[in-house]
Order: sequence, then C-alpha cells, then structure tokens
Amino acid sequence: MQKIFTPEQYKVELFKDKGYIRKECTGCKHMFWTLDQDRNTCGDTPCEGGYSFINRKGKNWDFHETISQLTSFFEKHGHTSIEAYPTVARWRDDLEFTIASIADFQPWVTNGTLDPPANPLTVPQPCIRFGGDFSDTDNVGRTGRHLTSFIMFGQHAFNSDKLKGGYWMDRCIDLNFKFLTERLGLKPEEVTYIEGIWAGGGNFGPNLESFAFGTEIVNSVFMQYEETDKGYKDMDIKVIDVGWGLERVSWFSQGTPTIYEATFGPVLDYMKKETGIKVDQDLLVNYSKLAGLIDINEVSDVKSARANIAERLGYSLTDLNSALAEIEALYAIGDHSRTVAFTLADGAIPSNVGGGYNLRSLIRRMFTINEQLELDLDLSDIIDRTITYVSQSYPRLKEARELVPTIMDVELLRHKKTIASGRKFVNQLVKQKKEINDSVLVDMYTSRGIPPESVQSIAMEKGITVDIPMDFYQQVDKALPRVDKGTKTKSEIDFDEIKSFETQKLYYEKQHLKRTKAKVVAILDTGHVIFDKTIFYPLGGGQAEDSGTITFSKNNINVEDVKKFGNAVVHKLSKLPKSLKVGSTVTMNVDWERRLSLTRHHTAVHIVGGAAREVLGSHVWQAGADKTPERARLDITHWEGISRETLDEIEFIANSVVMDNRRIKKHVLSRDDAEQKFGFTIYQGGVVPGKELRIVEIPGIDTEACGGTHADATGDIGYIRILGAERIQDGIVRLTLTAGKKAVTTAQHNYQLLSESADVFSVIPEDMPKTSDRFFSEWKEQRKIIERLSSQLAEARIPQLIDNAKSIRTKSGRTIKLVVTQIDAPQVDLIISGQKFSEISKEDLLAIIIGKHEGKAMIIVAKTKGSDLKLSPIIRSIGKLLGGGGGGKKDVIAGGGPKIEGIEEALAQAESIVIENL
RNA sequence: GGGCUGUUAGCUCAGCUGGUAGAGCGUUUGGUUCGCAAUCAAAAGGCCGCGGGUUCAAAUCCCGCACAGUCCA
Repeated sequence: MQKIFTPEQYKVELFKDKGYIRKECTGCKHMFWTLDQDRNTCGDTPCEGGYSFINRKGKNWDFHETISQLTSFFEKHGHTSIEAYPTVARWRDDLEFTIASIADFQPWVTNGTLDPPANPLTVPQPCIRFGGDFSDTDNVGRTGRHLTSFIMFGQHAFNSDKLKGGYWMDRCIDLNFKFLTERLGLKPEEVTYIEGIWAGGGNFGPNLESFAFGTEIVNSVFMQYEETDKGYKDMDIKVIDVGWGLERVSWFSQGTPTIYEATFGPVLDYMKKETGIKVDQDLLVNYSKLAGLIDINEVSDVKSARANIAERLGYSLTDLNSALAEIEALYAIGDHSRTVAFTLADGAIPSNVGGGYNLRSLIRRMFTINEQLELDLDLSDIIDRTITYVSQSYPRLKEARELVPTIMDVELLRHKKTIASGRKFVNQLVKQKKEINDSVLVDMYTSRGIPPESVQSIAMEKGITVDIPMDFYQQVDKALPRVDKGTKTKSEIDFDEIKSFETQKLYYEKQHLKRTKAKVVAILDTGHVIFDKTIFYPLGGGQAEDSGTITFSKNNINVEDVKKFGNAVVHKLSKLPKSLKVGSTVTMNVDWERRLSLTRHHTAVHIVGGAAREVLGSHVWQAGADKTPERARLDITHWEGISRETLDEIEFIANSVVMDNRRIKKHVLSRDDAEQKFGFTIYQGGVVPGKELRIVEIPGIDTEACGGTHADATGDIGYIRILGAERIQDGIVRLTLTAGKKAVTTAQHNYQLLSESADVFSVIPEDMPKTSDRFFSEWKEQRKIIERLSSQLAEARIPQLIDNAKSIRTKSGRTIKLVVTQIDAPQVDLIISGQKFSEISKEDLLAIIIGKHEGKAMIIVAKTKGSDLKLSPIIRSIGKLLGGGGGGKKDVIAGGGPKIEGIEEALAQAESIVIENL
C-alpha cells in the first residue's frame, strides 16, 4: 500500500512554485516539506520540544472571530458556507453524536446517492467526542488541549465526473497556505507540511498536516481510495476532508496558556472570579509549553508524563498537581458545560444507555469535581452563561436554556442517591465485617455505580483500609460478558443491480390512486419485480409497507413486500407467472383499508409529537417511530415517565387539532428554505440529506421532513387515542396510540372491560372505583378478623389436647406423653395450636395433629418447648404415608402430602412411629 | 443493544441453606411533665412489585413481565 504514495503525489503546485524542499525529520523520521533550508525537524511538538506559540503575539481571534475569519476566507474563495448539523447524529445508525464535519455527508453524499448541498462548501460543525484519542474525558482540563466538544470547521470538496465545483490537493494546499500566511499572519518559512497517510472507515488517502511553532494547525485529508476484497480502488467520489480545529486556530492566534482560555473566554473569567481561584501564571505557561508533549496515545498514564514535566520544571509531582488542580477543574467544567449545552440543545437527554449515558457521566463528573474541590459553583448557571456566550455564533443553543436547570436538578438528585446508597452499602459491609476485596469492588462499581475511590474513602472513615488494584478497570472489563458484535444481515437484493432503475412514485404524486396500470421494467434474480411506476408505498420512515394485489392476465397475485432501494421500488410477489416479462402490463390494486389506517396513524404520530412538545417542552424530539395498521408507536425524548393526566392533556390537544380539520400542506422545498422557514425540528426522524426535502406541515402543531403518506386534512384521522406511555429507557418515553377506526374499536373495547367488571359487582361503571375500593378494604378487614378468630380457636384446643395425652414408652426406653388427633383447618391455624401447645405444656409432651384442608393432608408435630426430642424423622415417616414429607427446626414443625386417603392410616400408625423413632 | 443489582409497614431497611413476616424512624393512644423537649408503655399499619412454575409448604428456589438503579458497547 505504501507504494502508491510516492513523493510525487505530495508535491503539490504550491511546493513546486515556491520551491519547497522535501526533508526527513531528524526526530521522528517523517517526511516533510519546508521553505527553510536549515530546518531539520518536521515541526511536530515532540520534535520541537514543546509548544512555542504560547505567549506569542498573534492575531488574537476569539472563538467567534475565528469562525468568521475562516468562513469569510473560504467564501471569498468560492466556498458556500452551510449551517452546522445537529450534534446528535440522528441521520446515522452507526453514530450517536456527530464526530466530524464529514459525518454530515455520510453516507449519502459520499456514496453518491445524493448531491452535496453545495460544492465546495464549509461547515462550522460542532462535534462531540466522549472518548478516544482526541478527548479522553478524564484528561480534559489536564493536557491543555483536549475537549469533549469542539468545532470542526469542515472544508470539503467533492470530486466526481458528475459533480461540479470540486478541487483536489493543489488548490487545497494553496488555500491552506493563503489562509495561514495572509489571514493568520504566519511567515511562509514558519510553516511546515508533514506527509502522511490517513485511513478510516474503509477509505484511505494521502494527507498533509500543517505545522507552525511546534503545533499542528490543521490536517488536510484527501480521501481517494477504498479498500475492497481485491485490494484497493479509486473512490467514485474523491473527497477533500479538511477539518480545521476551530479552538486550536483560535488558541494559536491568542497564544494563551491552554486552549481553554482561548475558547471559554468570559465564562472561564467568571468562574475564576466566582471561586477566587488564582494560578501561578509563570508556572502555567511553562507547564503548558511542555504539556503538548503529553501523548495520550502512547503514554496511557498521564501521571507519568506529568511527573516528567514536573521534574523538568523543578517541582515535585504533588506540588505541581496541587498548584494546577483548581484551574484544571475550571477548565474541565468549562468544557463539560459547553458539551452539555450543545447536546441538550440538539435533543439529547441524559440516560442509562447509549449516548445519553455519556452525557450523564459527563454531568456527574461536573458534580464530582465541584464537590471534591469545594468550588461551590452553580453549574446550571455556568451552563447558562456558556449558552449566552456560544449562542452568539450558534443561536440554536438557546433552545437548551429552559431545560438546563431541570435536567441538572434531576441528575444531581440521582447522583446524590447513588452516592448515598453506596455509602450505606459500604457501611453495611464494614458492619458485617465482610472483606472488601477486588471482586466486591468490581461488583460495587458495575452493579451499583460506586467507583472504588468512593468505597475507599467511605471505608477509611470507618478505619478500614481498602486497596484499589492497579488493574481495576481491566478486572471490570473481564467481569463483563463478551459483546457479540452482531453481523449485519445482508440484504438479499444486490444494490448495484438495481441502482440504475427509477420508479415513478405515484403514492406521492397521486396519493389517492387505489388502482393503476404499470409496466414491468425488471425482474430480479431473487424474483423481485420493479415497475415503471407504483402506487405501493414501500417500507420506510417507520411506516409499514402497503399490501394488495397485482392483476396480470386474469391472475390475482399478492404483493407480499415492498421496499425501496435508491430510486427503485422493489416488489416481492407471492408467485411469478412465467408469462410475466419485462414490458408486461399489470394492474395494481392497493389494500385501501390498510393504507388508510397507516396514513391515519402516521399523521396522528406527527400531531401527537407536536402536542407532546407543546405540553412537555421544546426538548421533546422523536427518538423513533413505528406505524402498523393496528397501532402506532412514538418514542420521544423526555427525562421522566409521563402520567396519565399529562397523556390526557396531550391527547386532548391532539384531538383538538383533529377537530380543527386543518389542511395539511405537503411541499417540496430546498433544504435551505426549509431550514430557514421551519428550523431544525423538521428533522424529527433524522436529518435527510439532499438539496430538496419533502416537508409535511400540519399548521400550528408540527412540521417535519417526511417521506410517509399523510392525510390531506387533520379531520380525516377521525379520532386519536393514546393508549399508554412507558419508559423504554432513561430519557426516552414510548407513546402507544391508535387513530381512526382502530381508536374507536379500542375505546369500545376499553369500555367493555370496565362494564364487564362492573357487572361482576352489579354496579354501574361510574361506581366501579368506589366499589372496588370498598371491596378491597372489606376484604382486608375480614382477613384480619379471620386471623384473630382462628388464633383464638387454635388456642382453645390446647387444654383438651393436653388432657387427652397418653403415656407411652419409646424404643429407647424414654417415657413421654403423646397426643394424636385430627383437626381439619388451615395449616397456619394448626401451627398456632402447636405453638401454644409447645409453650403451655410441661414434662415431655408430644402432639401430633393430622388434618385435611383444601384437598391436601397436613401434619403438625409439636413438642414441649426446650425438649430435646428429635421431630424430623417422625414427620417424615408420617408424611410418607400421605405421599409427601415435612420438616423444620423448631419446637413445632410442619409437613403434609396430597394423599388425604392416607390420613386414617397415619393416625393409626402415629403412635408406633413415635415409639420406633424416639 | 448486552449484562448486573434491587423491589418487604408511611420512610429507611433486616429476614441465613423453603416451615406463623421483623427492626428503627414516623403515626395514633396512654403514662411521667404546668406545657414543650425528652422518655416509658401500648396499638394501628403488609396481595413480601405483578403473573406463572416447582413443592405437602414459597417473601425465600426457577421462568416471564413491570418498575427502579447501575455498568459496558
């Protein structure tokens, strides 16, 4: 593979024109390009011995200025600036969050299905990375440069035969050089370019990284090849993928000690003022220059890297840590606040699963930092200030403003509960004198969420030392089940085979067409058929596919499945007549009842979603939906369960919209117009790429980009009934609903249930709650009375039992008094009798009570309290006669069996069994 | 998506390898006290989350479900 990357390939026009020299770095041995004859190192941080731009006087661009500098520069050079995508990557099933600017265009634009919104383009894309090399969360704040959210200012050009406007390496590096020198003010000889190979996601290509003053400023990637089974080949669409790290550019231009001062500006200043935290500025600057050497890829333990730096600065590690701890805490909070603001604004909710879990962990980290360093910051307020600052460039962050305090309160409460329960659990272990070993620590962490450090400090208070094993997280990993990466089920249809076909979609153009003629254009090897046009709606957008029949030469053939691949709609038929050929004309008939029901459910889902947003708040996003003819499901983001009262409220609004009989507008708009007019909430089902969007607008309640079938007016739905809500996971509530005829039959069925129940009590349905409540409390009262009475009854038997005792002599020569009797009563009853007997009787008394109750035989054997008689063998022998057994450890033991016909024999043999066994 | 915990009195929780459901706090009543705090005594308060199964017998064992917590992807 290396072979294809020749020096010639990297030699762009700029290098030729300006006379760049290609050299090998004496440090890292990488090849690099420079104008400086005398330069021997590539420019990368380790090779330069740290950052030299810190405290350097530069252009001093703050966050917002950096965005506008980059935007205006590229606009000037023919790029279109598009609005950033949400940070929650709804349009992708392989990502939770947007992690790079190019992610906006994957997979549809990069695989050629859809044209890019503009070419070339730039996009100031906020990206979220909770882990990985770029932003190991634990180290955010400590390395001076890591962030959990950052703006990747994407500079992209798409190159293919069809697309216009693309460019390749020459122009890209030319622009790069212009920006660095003309805008950022660097001297040409200060900039170096390092050759590299970038690979990811099955693609690879050359890249050139731009360096100056000991830091990488930007990486220009040229996605050119894709890996296949037979090696590699040229991509159909070659992509310029340049992600300008916005914060990094801003930091470079300001020369502040860390990226955090450069990025969080006024928010960081406020936190410093509020907490009174001051830092030794010289130390911070000196530390920061060297901090660039911390390579978290190679030095997994940041500690050892810091120890190294401490030594070079003439500090002990402890002193360095304590000198920087507080300011680093503020950095981390600044970073986390921004990430929380971005993700909440785009509809993420903290959760126990998925990306929401990352968000929760991050919020908890904020709490922990705030507590441990006793910063006493109002975190909701910090996030709010972050929103104020960042929203100057990203106005939609303001969406999160209302939600922030609620979410933070809910999360804080939860966090406190977890900590409290951990404390209790540890105290218990200490009290029980149980050893707190490694496996206990692992268990505490994985099933209760209590980190080992907490266990340690709680145990410490009790004077117990707990050692945390060095490989703790490896042990955790080991304790977890191996994750079975499910292989994707391959579609039986070969996409390449049908890529070129395009079916006219009459289900959009003539939505009410129940019947039409169509011509076969292809019959696939798999037996699927493609027609020139279709009225069958294919599975998609959470809406089930249509069914119906195809009439061909007087045959009615069922349509079993309809799917869409690219622009082709593929039908699976129940049978394939031999005479059916390409060119044959058929008649299509759609099952209209089914379609109508699906349509009503789909529109109902939009209305209910809008109503939920109205009632619960603007944080409500669709997290999934499913519509079948029977019912519809709508998953929405919300942090708590929804009560029936609230559901009723939502249902009421939804039905008011239905009764308004509002006209539903369906129009195709350009993406820009649609976003401009309706905002990003149109992407409830995910961002749909492409220049044009099909917009379904239900005035006053909901507008979405949607490809489903919809009613013409809300009144067509008839009636919407929300059946229930369940929390399918933290942060997501699933609403189940029906519409139209199904809603009516459901309501009828519900009433039937009520009325049948009411019949049982012979009351009218209205009285049911009162009546069932009365019956339940009466039942409870009576149960108590029965208990009391049977206990009295059981007690009353005792004197008689003792009087009837008969003296016997056992095999071992012991004399005891025995009473054998039959009492038919519940077991509990007999046990009470036995117990009273045991308490009252003196000398060696033994009672055997045999009885039947509810078709089963039971035995109680009771001895005088404190006597040493062994009862188990006796009850087992008698139990055998009844087809069962028995046992116990106290003075009164119980047993029994299903054979009630054995009772007489048991009574008869009881005495001899006692003699035999004692 | 895959695991692991948990669910018992109004609250916080015990309940060991199946054999009559318990404690502390709170509540009510009564005593001591001018009254309160405090303290003593007594009482009330449980479909042992729901549904199945195993067993003579299930809060306890097994299987579903619901709800809650938590870890990993």
